[in-house]
Amino acid sequence: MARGSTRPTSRDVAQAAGVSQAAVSLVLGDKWRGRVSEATAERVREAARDLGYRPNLAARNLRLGRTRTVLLVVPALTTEFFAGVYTGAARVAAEHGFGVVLYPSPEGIGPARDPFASAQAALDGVIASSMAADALTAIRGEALPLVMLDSDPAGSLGAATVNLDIADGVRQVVEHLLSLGHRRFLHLAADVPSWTFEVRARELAARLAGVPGTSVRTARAPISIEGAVAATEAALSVPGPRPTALVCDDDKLAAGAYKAARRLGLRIPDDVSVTGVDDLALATAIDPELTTVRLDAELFGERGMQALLAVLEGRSPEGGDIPVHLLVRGSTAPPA
Amino acid sequence: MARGSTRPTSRDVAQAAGVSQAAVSLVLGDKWRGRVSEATAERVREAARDLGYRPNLAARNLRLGRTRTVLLVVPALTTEFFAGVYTGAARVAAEHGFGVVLYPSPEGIGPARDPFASAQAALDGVIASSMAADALTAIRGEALPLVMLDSDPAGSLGAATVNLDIADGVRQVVEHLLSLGHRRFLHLAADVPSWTFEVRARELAARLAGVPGTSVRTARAPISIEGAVAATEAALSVPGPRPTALVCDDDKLAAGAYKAARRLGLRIPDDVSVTGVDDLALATAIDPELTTVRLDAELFGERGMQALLAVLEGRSPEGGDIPVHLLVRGSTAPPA
DNA sequence: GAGCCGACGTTATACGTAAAACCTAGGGCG
DNA sequence: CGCCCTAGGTTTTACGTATAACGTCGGCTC
Repeated sequence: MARGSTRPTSRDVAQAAGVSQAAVSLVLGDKWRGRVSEATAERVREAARDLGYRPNLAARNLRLGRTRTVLLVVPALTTEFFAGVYTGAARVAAEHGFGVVLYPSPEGIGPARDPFASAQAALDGVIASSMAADALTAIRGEALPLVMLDSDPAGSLGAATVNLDIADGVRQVVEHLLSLGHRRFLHLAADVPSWTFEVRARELAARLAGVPGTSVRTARAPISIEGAVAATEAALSVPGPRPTALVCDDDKLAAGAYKAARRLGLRIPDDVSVTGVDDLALATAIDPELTTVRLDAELFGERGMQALLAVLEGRSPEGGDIPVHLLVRGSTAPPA
Repeated sequence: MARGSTRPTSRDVAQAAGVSQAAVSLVLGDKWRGRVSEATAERVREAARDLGYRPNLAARNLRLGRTRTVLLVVPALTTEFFAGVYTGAARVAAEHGFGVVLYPSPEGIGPARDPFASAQAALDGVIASSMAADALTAIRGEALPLVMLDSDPAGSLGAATVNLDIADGVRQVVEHLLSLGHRRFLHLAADVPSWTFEVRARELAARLAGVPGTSVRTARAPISIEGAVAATEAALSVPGPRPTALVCDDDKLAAGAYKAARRLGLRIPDDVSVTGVDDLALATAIDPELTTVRLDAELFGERGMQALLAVLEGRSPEGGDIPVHLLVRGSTAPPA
């Protein structure tokens, strides 16, 4: 307790243990083998414990020129998907002595929309979802080591990318629905500018292009239940033969589609089949349970963090998309 | 570009502008009125812009002894409720030049379960949900300015608290159900050690204690759909007169109750009425839409941050619980 | 017995910033 | 004319840490 109520510093510990500040740093930094005697080391550790010493991170970060902290930039946290990504990333980070700070892309937070103004912390690197579009330009401006999640590998100039194999997910959905006998599709597309949604639209069109007698229309909605209800209701009300299969970019959109179908007096899956993507809790809460593409959010986060660690260590991150798989539930059946 | 590829420092800017480092600090810190001429100031700003200078936050934090960063500790981010809390807190923080770092309480992240190991950043204060129980002891050990969310005002030794008026929410639920004619209640309680859930149980019992002919049973479940299904199915299967009203601590639990009811062949609201708390997106996704107590998550976050700012400035935070209100939807009706 | 080496430390320095203390003209004022 | 004041800076210092560079002393080798 050098003076009053301020936090104890390594110098205070040194004084209490009767050694120099350098010795404290060596002992507590676990670099003392052959430099400090075991007895002295123990005295230092005891003094640190007694004083409740915690190193000043700002000072350490300044000294080392690195923070062992990375920023995870995600879109607004309105589903548990990115919670899973965080969990996976944080787990891998913790194993390597890193911390992860979360930045949910702003929805009217401050004028600057600048992740780095919010997370004042000094950072070693960034993992960013391509869905957090607003934040991306600020991120590039920082010139920090960067890993993009679900981003166009060709378009992400230099930045490493980790992607879900969503194209394969679409393939599984299409094959499932085709094998049930569906031919007229409605694509309920997320109205969000992200590569992953572009892939879904492109892949769906490509898969159906080869199959005679099929057709696909597109409706767009923001990722929210209300938005999906309106878009779906409109799309299902146009004249002509009604689509029998509704392929949604996301479980939330699918939930909206359920409500729209109910309003129109259509039954699921008898009158129309519905599929989603994500496998949120929502997917099994609604009735019938939703056939959806399960994404392993935690693995996604783990791989993202591993890629960033690789970049930080000058290694090149391992490639390979993350597999996804279709869960067939009650919302899909042969058309009437 | 003093040497190579490292980030430019204020000294680099000074050299480029032909002034001293101190002048740069004054100009960029907006403290130059009457100390530096407008022309020089402009030269400095231009040099900073050209070099892409961003101050080193570790150094600034060390120098100032404060970080203008606070930690928001929440339970695992599996609903959008805490996303709203974050948004509100971050908005108020941004208005005061603060940043908010999110720490979702761990679910197997690292051995230490220490929020401060994860958020390596140096912190000025903490806002913590009482639901993030695992993290609380570590937080108290840090002796940082602390605001607790939904925590017992009497039991939070010294720490400021900001609470939702959940007791009033329970009152509204009970009055609504009583007025519909319900007398036999089942309380589906969240199996989470938090003051807010204790209040719900206590208030429910207290409100019914005064009404003759009423009874209430309790079932406990973790906050997840599957857990709620099992608990509800068991509770509704015991012999004797079946409860007609199911009061759930949370919308997710209510969603589980829906599924349990369906499995037992019970219709909502004809055979059993159900209420929740939160008003998640889930509440309007399920059919019928859920009667629930709406919590204003963003306001909750705003008030939490305001309270923390008050503590940091030595003011005493303003009291008063945050009002909540019941949204009556299709899941409640008179008993058969 | 000179030289060297290992064990056990200490002293000194740098990281980049903010700001206190200090310097220097030139002009106004008595 | 001597003095102070103000504008417009500069020099210096401190924040707390990690670590490179430097001592010192006893014992061992040759």
